[in-house]
Amino acid sequence: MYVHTFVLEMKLEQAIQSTKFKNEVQKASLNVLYTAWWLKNLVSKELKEFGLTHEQYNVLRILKGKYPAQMCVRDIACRMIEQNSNVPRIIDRLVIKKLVKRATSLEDKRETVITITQAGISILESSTIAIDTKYVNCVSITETDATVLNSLLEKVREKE
Amino acid sequence: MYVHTFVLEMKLEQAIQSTKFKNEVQKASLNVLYTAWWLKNLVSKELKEFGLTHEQYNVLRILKGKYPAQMCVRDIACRMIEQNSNVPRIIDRLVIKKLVKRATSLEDKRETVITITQAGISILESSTIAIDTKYVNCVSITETDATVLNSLLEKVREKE
DNA sequence: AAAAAATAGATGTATATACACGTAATTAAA
DNA sequence: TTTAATTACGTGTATATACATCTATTTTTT
Repeated sequence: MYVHTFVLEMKLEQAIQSTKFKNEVQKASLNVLYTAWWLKNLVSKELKEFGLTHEQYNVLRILKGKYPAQMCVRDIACRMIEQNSNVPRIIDRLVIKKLVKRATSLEDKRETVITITQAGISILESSTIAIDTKYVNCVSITETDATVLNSLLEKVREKE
Repeated sequence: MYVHTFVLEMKLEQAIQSTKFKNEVQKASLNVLYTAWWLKNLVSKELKEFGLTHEQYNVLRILKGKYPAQMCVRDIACRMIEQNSNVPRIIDRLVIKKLVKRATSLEDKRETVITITQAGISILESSTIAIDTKYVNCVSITETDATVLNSLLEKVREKE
């Protein structure tokens, strides 16, 4: 048991070649950052096959969640994981690839309304299958452990 | 107890305005990405006072770890949390601010050796104090919980 | 020793982040 | 109702990421 824990705990230390952590909280913080990078990388490599970036995929996923309704830029932005994402620019690229359509809102001409196209839906579906498969193969954590992980991550941000 | 858990679990859902997760693993994945963004943001806001970015701070921290020894670019790169960081370019900015010095290695002329300056050490120390204070005030997780969090994050990446 | 392979790192490009600012449209206030 | 404030979002800039390519050097092979 001790050996097992030791092996697991070496992983972050191997990854970033560091053994000196002030405490478990500091280590956890680096661990969250590293795991996020690891996950993003895993997904991005799959998405590359589809010519998509992680952020473009997120925008498509958000649009699909409301489909067939349109969404304005602000609504998409506040659902992004990285809350400072520059959504207009991500949409620029999706428009070029004809995965979404952009139009001025009729009710409020300040708003730009975005619609996912059939091509967008189709690429989203096939890339999602690829990502899900990759997750099953590479992300090794049980549902039970994931539930605990979720509540611990919420604890980290508790004073938000 | 149920209510408490419910309140905590709402947090990610509030943050990214999403309630539909396939399972706890998918939710945990988004939670890791969001928490990483949250942590990075917390630190970056403190570093801004010192004119540093998160990545520039990381390079300084890595250099300080070996000080007074020099480090080559490759050694710094493999210790970065985001393993695709373009270290030469981060160093460019630190050189301009005179926080590090760059020189060609005498033993191997392909290598560039980097040294942290006194100004670099000094800014690193004061910014570290600011970050530590911010952590104490904003990151609310116990050492015990952090230990569990660390082992769960290692589990996520187990098949690495 | 000469040629080939490998390595270190600088540099170019596309995309993204973080944030400031500008402009047009809408809402609120005077 | 005219002005002021707000809002939505496009755009500019600096920095970073992700990755490919180039050059100079060193190592390995033959």
